[in-house]
Amino acid sequence: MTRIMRLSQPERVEAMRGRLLDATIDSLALSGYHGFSTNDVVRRAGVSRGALAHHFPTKADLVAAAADRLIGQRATEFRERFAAVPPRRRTVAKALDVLWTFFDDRGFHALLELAVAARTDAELRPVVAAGLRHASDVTRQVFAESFPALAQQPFIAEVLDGILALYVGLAAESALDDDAGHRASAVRSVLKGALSLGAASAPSLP
Amino acid sequence: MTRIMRLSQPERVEAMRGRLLDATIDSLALSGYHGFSTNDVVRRAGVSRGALAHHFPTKADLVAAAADRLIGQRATEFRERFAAVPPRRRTVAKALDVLWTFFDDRGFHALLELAVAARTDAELRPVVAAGLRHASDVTRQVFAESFPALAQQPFIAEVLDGILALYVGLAAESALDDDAGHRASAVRSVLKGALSLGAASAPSLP
DNA sequence: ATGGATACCGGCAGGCTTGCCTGTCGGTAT
DNA sequence: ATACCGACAGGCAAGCCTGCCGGTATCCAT
Repeated sequence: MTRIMRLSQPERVEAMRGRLLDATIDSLALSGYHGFSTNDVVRRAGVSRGALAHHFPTKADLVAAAADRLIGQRATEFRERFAAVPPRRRTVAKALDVLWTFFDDRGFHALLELAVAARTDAELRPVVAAGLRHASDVTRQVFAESFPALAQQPFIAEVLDGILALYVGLAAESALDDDAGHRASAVRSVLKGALSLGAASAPSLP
Repeated sequence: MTRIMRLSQPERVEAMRGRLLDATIDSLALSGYHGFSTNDVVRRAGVSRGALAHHFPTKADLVAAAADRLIGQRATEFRERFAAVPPRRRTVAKALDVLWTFFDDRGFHALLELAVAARTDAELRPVVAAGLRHASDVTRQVFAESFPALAQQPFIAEVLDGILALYVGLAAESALDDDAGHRASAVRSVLKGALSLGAASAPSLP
């Protein structure tokens, strides 16, 4: 009875959960948390309401799972993209550019919606808070591997957290207006110059 | 028929609009844009649905007006709080502390909700975008008045925009988690130290 | 003082959302 | 081979939200 059904049951389950979660992320990025509905998710995923209810009984379960998936995906993709940079070209400026690519895509927009919604959603808050901590940790680790000489500088953790927060703010602005996007570009450009200078002179400081 | 009614009609209108708009801002800050409803607004303001419909026919009108009011209020309050600092104490560190008070209150939370919602709401986007530009302009002006010597430094506009964006990111994080709040405090502390040093040495640079 | 406009009230209808419930199909274990 | 179990489909009901409408009170102008 297996014509084209070469997928085992656990494979089908994982595929279904993936479609549902991806549809959730797309819907979040496109429509925002407001304007987000489970109906839109099932429409986008091309499945029935029953399928969604089976895997994610409540809406909170769905968004929490989507946040988890998103955080996990981005952490691994973060390491991969940094590892893909040839060691020759691993400068601070290049690192900032690679980092910025994570604040300019659909995934970040979905995560921003979830983060803002989490402030007033007790069920979502711990998930996003853990994701934030994860982002901070992963960034520190990757930086330490890419720039071992600079990683011993004082306050490096605070500087990295600050860059992440700055990029969050700039990306949120850029999503609104082209003009805001231009200003954000100018800020990143100046930051790049300042940090490159700082990194070059820092090792000579006690 | 007028026991305590000493208010003229335009005054009553303004009072009603103010109650409605303040209730909107409170509701936004407390419940988020998701979970925000006109019913909650009229309940909170203690008026009827008809009154709301009379002054703000549609929900979009209401939130746009609330955003405008919020932006205007904060701009004047920003100037006031800076003017209230005795000239003796107008240091960069103090300025950063005063600035931060604007990212730690109910008004910012409401504005953040509106800003994120504006990304996917064509009617709200231009209002918030204009507010952002306004914030950038006002900050630059106040800074130029408070620190005329530093205002001639190169890239000062970009640095100020960057500080605003950084604070947006830090405030968004802090709203989620105490731990995130602690990290944000550490970042602000390091920034304060770095900028104080930079400001002290900057005038000697060409 | 009177007419007209304006502010305000409270209920109604339509649409959408979420969660649940039953029914059916296919896979899996014994 | 059979009996069970999980995956999935689709419809239903309750609740809420938004926008609109007729009705009433209050204020300003003539």
